[in-house]
Amino acid sequence: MRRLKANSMSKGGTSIQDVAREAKVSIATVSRVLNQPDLVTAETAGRVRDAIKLLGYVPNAYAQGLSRRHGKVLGIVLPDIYGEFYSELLRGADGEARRLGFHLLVSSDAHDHGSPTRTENLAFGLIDGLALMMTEPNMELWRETLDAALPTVVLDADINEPGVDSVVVDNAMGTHEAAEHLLEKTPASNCFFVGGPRENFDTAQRAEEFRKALIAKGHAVKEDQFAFGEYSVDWGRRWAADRIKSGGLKNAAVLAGNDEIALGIMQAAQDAGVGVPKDLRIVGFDDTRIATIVRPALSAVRVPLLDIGAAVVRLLVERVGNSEKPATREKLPTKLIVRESSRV
Amino acid sequence: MRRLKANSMSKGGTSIQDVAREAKVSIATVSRVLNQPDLVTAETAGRVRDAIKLLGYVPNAYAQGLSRRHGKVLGIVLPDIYGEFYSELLRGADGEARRLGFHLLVSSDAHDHGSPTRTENLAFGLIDGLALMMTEPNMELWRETLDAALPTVVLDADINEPGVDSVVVDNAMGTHEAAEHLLEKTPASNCFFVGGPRENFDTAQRAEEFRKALIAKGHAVKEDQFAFGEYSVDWGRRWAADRIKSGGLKNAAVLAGNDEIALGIMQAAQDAGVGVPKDLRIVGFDDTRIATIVRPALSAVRVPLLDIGAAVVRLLVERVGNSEKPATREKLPTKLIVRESSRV
DNA sequence: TCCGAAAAAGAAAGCGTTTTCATGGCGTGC
DNA sequence: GCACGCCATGAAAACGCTTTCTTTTTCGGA
Repeated sequence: MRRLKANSMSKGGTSIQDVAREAKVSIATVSRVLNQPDLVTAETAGRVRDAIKLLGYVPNAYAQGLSRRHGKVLGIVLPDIYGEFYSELLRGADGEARRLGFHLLVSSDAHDHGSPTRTENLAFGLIDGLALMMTEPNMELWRETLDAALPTVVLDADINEPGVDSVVVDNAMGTHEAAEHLLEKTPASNCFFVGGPRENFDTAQRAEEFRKALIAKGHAVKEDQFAFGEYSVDWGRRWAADRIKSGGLKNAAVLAGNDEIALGIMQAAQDAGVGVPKDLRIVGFDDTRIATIVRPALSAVRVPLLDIGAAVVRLLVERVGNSEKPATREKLPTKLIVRESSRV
Repeated sequence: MRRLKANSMSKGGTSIQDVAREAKVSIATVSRVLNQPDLVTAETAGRVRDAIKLLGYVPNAYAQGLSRRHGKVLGIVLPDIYGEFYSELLRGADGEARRLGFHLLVSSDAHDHGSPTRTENLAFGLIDGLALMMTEPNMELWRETLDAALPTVVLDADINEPGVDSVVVDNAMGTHEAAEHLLEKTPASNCFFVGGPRENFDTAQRAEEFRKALIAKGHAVKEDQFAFGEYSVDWGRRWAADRIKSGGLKNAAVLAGNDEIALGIMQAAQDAGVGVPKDLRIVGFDDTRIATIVRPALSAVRVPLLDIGAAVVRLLVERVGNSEKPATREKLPTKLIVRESSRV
C-alpha cells in the first residue's frame, strides 16, 4: 500500500510539528498555547498563534482523543429518526451538546433489528457517552452489549441499571389534567384511551393514570374504553372507523397516546361526519407542531421534547466528567394545552 | 493530574495488547484478524476471536483513526434540525451512512450565526467529509473556513467550487407539472406563487419556472402574483389573510414554496370561509408527511428527501475513497402528487 | 531428504497529541 | 552578591492501533 504524503490528514494536513517549526518552539509549547495558555509567555503565545493562523492548523481530533483518552463525542440512538417527535428531541440535544462543546453522533435503530452492529461497535470506541431510546423488546439485547464503563442515559424507559441515568416525563401529571378536562363535560363511560403499543412504557403509564381518573369519578371502567395499537396515524384512523361502525361516537371523548393517533382519529371522525369537538372531543399527546396546524387545532398534553433532549445531553456530560456521580432519574413535567379539538 | 489506570478507555478499557496476551499472539496478528483475516490461519484467528469475545474488546476508534489517517465519520450541518423536512433528510443520510459503515456527526447551524465555532473546528479534525446545507448568507463565511482537502458536498445551493459535489432537486420538473395542473382549471391571472426567502436557491428556481409556465399560457404576469417571505406556516397565513382582505380569493390557485406555507394558506383560507379547493386550489412543495394528515389532504410536489440524504452520503463516501474524483452535481427528480386540496 | 518459495507470525516504527519530567534562566530575599 | 525557587520551555514517553519489514514455519517438488 502506497504511503500517503507525510502530512495528508484533512485540513491541509498541517500538524503540530509544522506549527512548532514555524514558531520556533517545541510542540509541547504549541500544545500548551492551545490548552493551558497561562503556562506560556504572552510573546511566545503570540508567535505560536500567528503560526497557527498562517498554516491553518487544526488539531487532529484522533490524536487528541488517543492522548487524552476521550473525545468530545456523544452517541445518540433513537428508534427511528422520523417525524416531529424525534426531530425535536434531537434539536434539543444538539443545542445542549453544542453549548457544552460536544458533538453528537446520531444513529437510528430502525435499520437492523436492534442489535448493535459493526457500526455501533465502532461507535463504542469513539463516543464518551451514549443516549439510548429504544422500544422495549430491544432493550435486552442492548443490555448485554452495553458497557458499565460507558456513561449511558436511557430515555423513556423504566430502566434500573446501576450507573445508568434516565430521563422520563411525568405522564401522570398531564394525563390527569387531560382526563379531568374531558370528564368535566363528557360522561366517564364515553371516554376512551387510544394508546400506542401496550408494552410501551409511556403508553402504559398514561393508560393507567387515565384509568385511575375514570375510577375516581366512580365509574366502572369497561375494557373497551382502552385500546392499544401503534404510534401511527393509521392506527388512530382504524380505531375511530371501527368504533364508529360498531357503536357510533356521540358525546364522546378520547385521549390519544400521541398526536399522530389523535390526528388519525380526528380524520376518520371528520370523514364519517362526526363533529370534532361537537360529537367527539380529542386530546393528543406530545404537542408536536402539527397540533397547531390542523383544523380544528388539536388539544394535546405537551411533552417538553426540547428539554428532554437537552436534559439527556446534560446528564451525559455530567457523568462523563464525573463517573462517580450516582445514577439520576430526571422527570420532566407535562401539561395540558387546550385547543379547539376538545373545547365544548 | 492523576494518571488513569492503564486501560481505562470506555468499553472496559481492554486494549489490543490484552487480547494479544490472552490469545498468545502478537498485537499485529490481532489487528490482522480484524482487518485482513485471510492473512492468518483459521486456527489462530479462532483463538484470537475467542479472546476478543472473552475480554469484550472493542478497538479504540481514536487509535485507529490516528493510525489509518482517517476515521469513518461524516459531518452533516443543517440550517436547523426542525420539522419533517430535515428529519427526513437526516433519516435518509443515516440509513445510507449505516449501510456504508460510516457515522454521522450531526450539527445544526442555528445556534451561532453561521460561522464555524470552536466546536466545528474540533469536528474538522474528526470528520472525513462534510455535508453542508445552508442558507445563502452564511455560505460565504463557510467558504473561507472550508478546506479544499476536506471532501464536501453541498445541498440545494448553486455552488460551483472546484472539488465540491452538490445535490440538488429538479425544481423545474415538479414546478412545471404543478403549474400545468393548476392552469388546467384556473385562469393564469388567478394563479399565485408564495415562496420562501427570495434569495433562497430553491425558491428562486421554483418561482422562475412558475413564471415561465404562466407566460407560456400567453399571460402577462403581474408582479403581485409572486410573493416571497419565509418557510413558515405563519408566512403562509399572513399572505393569505392579506390577500383575502385586499382582493379576495375566488377561483384562484396557489403554489407554495413548501408544505408549511401551503398549510398556513389553507388554514387562513378555511378560517376566512374560503373553500379549499372550491375557491382556492393549493399545492405545496416537499410532500412531507403532514400533507396526507391535514384535511383536505394537501397536493404537493414531492421532493425525495430520503433520497437526497442518501445521495449526499453516498457522494461523500465516494469522494472520501477517491479524492481524485471530479466534482459531481446530482439532480434528483420531483413529481406532483395530486390530492384534494387542488382537485376540482 | 533437502532446498527454496510461499505463508504465517512477530518486531518495531510510526500516526499527532498530551503530559510528565528535566533543564536552564531569572528574580527575590537575605 | 548568592542561593533558592519559580517560571518558561524543551525532550521524550505514552496513548492504541496499522503496517511495513523481518523472521520463522510450512510445504511441495526434486
